[in-house]
Amino acid sequence: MAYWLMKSEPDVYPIDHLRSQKRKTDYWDGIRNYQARNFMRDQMRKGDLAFFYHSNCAEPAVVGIMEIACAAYPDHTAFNSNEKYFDAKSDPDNPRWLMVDVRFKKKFKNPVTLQSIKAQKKLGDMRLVQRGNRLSILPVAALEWRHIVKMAGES
DNA sequence: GCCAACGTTGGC
DNA sequence: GCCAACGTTGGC
Repeated sequence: MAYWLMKSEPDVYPIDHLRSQKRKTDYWDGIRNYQARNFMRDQMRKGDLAFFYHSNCAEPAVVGIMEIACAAYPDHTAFNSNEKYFDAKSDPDNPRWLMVDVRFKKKFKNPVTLQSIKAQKKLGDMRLVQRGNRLSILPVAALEWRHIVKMAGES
């Protein structure tokens, strides 16, 4: 089983929105970056766990945990010109973009801020705090996962 | 709002 | 295939 970090802007889709969904499950659309897509396509599996990360906001932070609810499948929002992430080049017969379903697991009482992550020397190797950290889906090492869960006080 | 660090596009 | 121009991300 693998661990991930997935970014979402709280102004667009906060963790509470995922929790409020039917069966606390929703599709994770709008990934329009090949590297992130390849992570989903090649490495992400049903049952993997992912941090829900609030990005591009006043206090960027890991705010909770979700579970990957199914393997990657075509992102249908790419086919709809009314959608924000419409991509005319994604052919329904040969979809360019993929998405997965995610299920809410837990919201941290104490979010683990980017600031506090940066302050942890042990987490200095995390992709989140290194260059090339703009990917909206990042792999997380098991040690890093446990460290952050502990920082959240969730053991 | 600024800007660094990318990724993508398209002319050549 | 190169690379300049442009667009996006996301912390600050």
